[in-house]
Amino acid sequence: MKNKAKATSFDIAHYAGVSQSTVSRALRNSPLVNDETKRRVHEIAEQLNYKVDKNASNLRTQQSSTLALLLFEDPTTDESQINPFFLSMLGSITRACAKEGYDLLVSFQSSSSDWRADYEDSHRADGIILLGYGDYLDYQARLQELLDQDTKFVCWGATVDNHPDLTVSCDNYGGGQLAAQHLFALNRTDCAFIGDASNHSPEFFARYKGFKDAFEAQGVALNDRKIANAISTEDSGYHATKSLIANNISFDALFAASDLIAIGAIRALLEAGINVPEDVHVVGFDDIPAASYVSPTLTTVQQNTTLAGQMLVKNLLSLIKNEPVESTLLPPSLIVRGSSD
Amino acid sequence: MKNKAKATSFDIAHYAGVSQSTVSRALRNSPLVNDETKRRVHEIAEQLNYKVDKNASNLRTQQSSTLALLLFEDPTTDESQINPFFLSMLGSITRACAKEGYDLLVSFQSSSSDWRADYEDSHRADGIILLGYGDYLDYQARLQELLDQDTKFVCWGATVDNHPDLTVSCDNYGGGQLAAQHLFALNRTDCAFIGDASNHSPEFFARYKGFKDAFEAQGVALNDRKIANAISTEDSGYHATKSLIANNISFDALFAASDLIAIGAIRALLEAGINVPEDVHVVGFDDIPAASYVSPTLTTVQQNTTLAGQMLVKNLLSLIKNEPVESTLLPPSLIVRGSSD
DNA sequence: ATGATCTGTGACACCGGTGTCATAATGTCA
DNA sequence: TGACATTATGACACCGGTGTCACAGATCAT
Repeated sequence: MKNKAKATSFDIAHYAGVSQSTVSRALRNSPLVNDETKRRVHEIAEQLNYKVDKNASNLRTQQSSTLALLLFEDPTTDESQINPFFLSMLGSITRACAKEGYDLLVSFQSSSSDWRADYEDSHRADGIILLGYGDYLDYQARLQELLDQDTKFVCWGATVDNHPDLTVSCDNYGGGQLAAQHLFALNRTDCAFIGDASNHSPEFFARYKGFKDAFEAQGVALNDRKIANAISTEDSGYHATKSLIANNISFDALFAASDLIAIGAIRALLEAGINVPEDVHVVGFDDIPAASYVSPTLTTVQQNTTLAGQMLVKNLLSLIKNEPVESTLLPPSLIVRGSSD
Repeated sequence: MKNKAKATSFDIAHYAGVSQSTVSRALRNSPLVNDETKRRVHEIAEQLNYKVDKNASNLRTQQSSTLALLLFEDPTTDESQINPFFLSMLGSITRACAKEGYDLLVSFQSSSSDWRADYEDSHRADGIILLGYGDYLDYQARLQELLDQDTKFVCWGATVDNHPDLTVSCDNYGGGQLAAQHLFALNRTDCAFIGDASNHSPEFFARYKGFKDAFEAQGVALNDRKIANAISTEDSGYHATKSLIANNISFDALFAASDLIAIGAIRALLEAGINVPEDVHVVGFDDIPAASYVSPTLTTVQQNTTLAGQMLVKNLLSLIKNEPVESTLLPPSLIVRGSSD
């Protein structure tokens, strides 16, 4: 096997004394080929360390056994700091792809300028998974463009207008309710919310809405003044909370739209001499690994990333095969830890 | 643009009234083509939303503008918990690839059974980046196999026997020294080490060695009994530290081979009523995001993941182009935080 | 005017597989 | 034994680009 040049199916054909067509069929276990011939071909392929040339194969079959993952980040986010939640998703998506026999192309769309969704057009991937919080410059417009071009794609979280079936997401509204019910049961009803209560970021808004509605269902109204905006970074959560404190806004519980925000919030609270959980209960969202490392450990609404990754891949593959796809809403679960105990 | 079928270069040729050859050349800005012709071809390509078919192009040119990233994980690691340090590396590698105009295929090699390095053989990728701590079943043997097959690859951390030029790594030894010098300066000389002081995991061993040697250079000998083995997880660090405590082994400083281990160690210490940093100073390694979230915040030896990713990609590309490649050792830096302050 | 060089283009083979069709060899049944 | 189905295989076009070669027409030097 010292040969520099990679072996082709013609080489195998030569050694096996059959035609190249037969080799191709044999390697794909076509029932048309005699078992003995198959065995011989496989054996020689093994010896030559032969691997099917994916480019040739893909070119002919017009499909690539590859999915592309586009990860959007908040433009303000630091280069090296990627939201751990999405990294966790990336892990589960990778695994789900592998399980289905697909490869995964990963691409970070750090700024709207280098948005690149031509993986399908160029036949590099059979479909695209879009991952990211919130909305981006021309987000909906771009998704619409993908729809127009008949590109196969699924989104995490964000719903495409009139095409909810292209979305897999966590039940953010229900998650907000879980957080509220938990705090209500502990008699913490004077709540602050850090995140984004406008409809700017659909996920964050849904979390807030569920939270608010669940409290109202118990006859408790949330005070709008106790809301501070933040994007999903520790730093942003820290500053948002600090500004609440600076404005002398009091509360005995705090619901953060993400764990990173919650962690930043806790830092701000502790710095201000406010104890967690004694003075303020804190609940986050996501359950990133760090949630169980920080102290106090963080109570949070967990998203099942493993399942999410599987569903994204599964739905995308269905879409590619033109099978009917159903909208998927994953149930979150509350993980109670030190910050509310 | 309602056409279902994707446009090909023949379509453009037809509309532009030139041959397909000329289209191909024009689109790649060949100097052989008249400027006016180029303009017309580009314009039509734009209108038809034409994208070069990568499979055809790759097949012909025998290269893929794609790199593959194989991420190894400790087999014991939980599915969803990927070492944040490697995720950070993944981020920087992705960016470095994008900058060089390469795509990135990501694959997790969770168990040795599905080791898959045929991305180059099958022409899916031009080269491979191997990422992971420690050694794996048949690790060296497998790398040797890649070498034999003349596969282009670079490794993070682990050195391939007789081929250090294929490695990019952090100066783990120097990092260990930094940690030791820091603790020595604070007069903390009764140190424990949590990690792996055997040569099982080369990186961890180098960190330990540098740490030990730096202390010995100051005339301080480390006590071998104050070493506990751990793999790079929070849990493992927690248990290793707990066992030291259970054996009544005392120390006034602790150096952990990774941040996850350090975070687990701090948890064990605090649980045992040992204060950090008052009773025990703790220093980690990596500087994962969580290092600045935990409390006390973690002093650690930082690895520059951005640079690391760039170097891995750069060296691999050089290798692919058969250019000479130099071994790369990246300087770590000490980040002093609350756990040793 | 004549050969030499340059410019822009088209024809065509080729990359390494896959799918279709034709066909030889063998078996089946009336 | 002839008509027909079945099995196993080869020949060949094809996927959509890229690279090589040939060549027409314009430009230039002698």
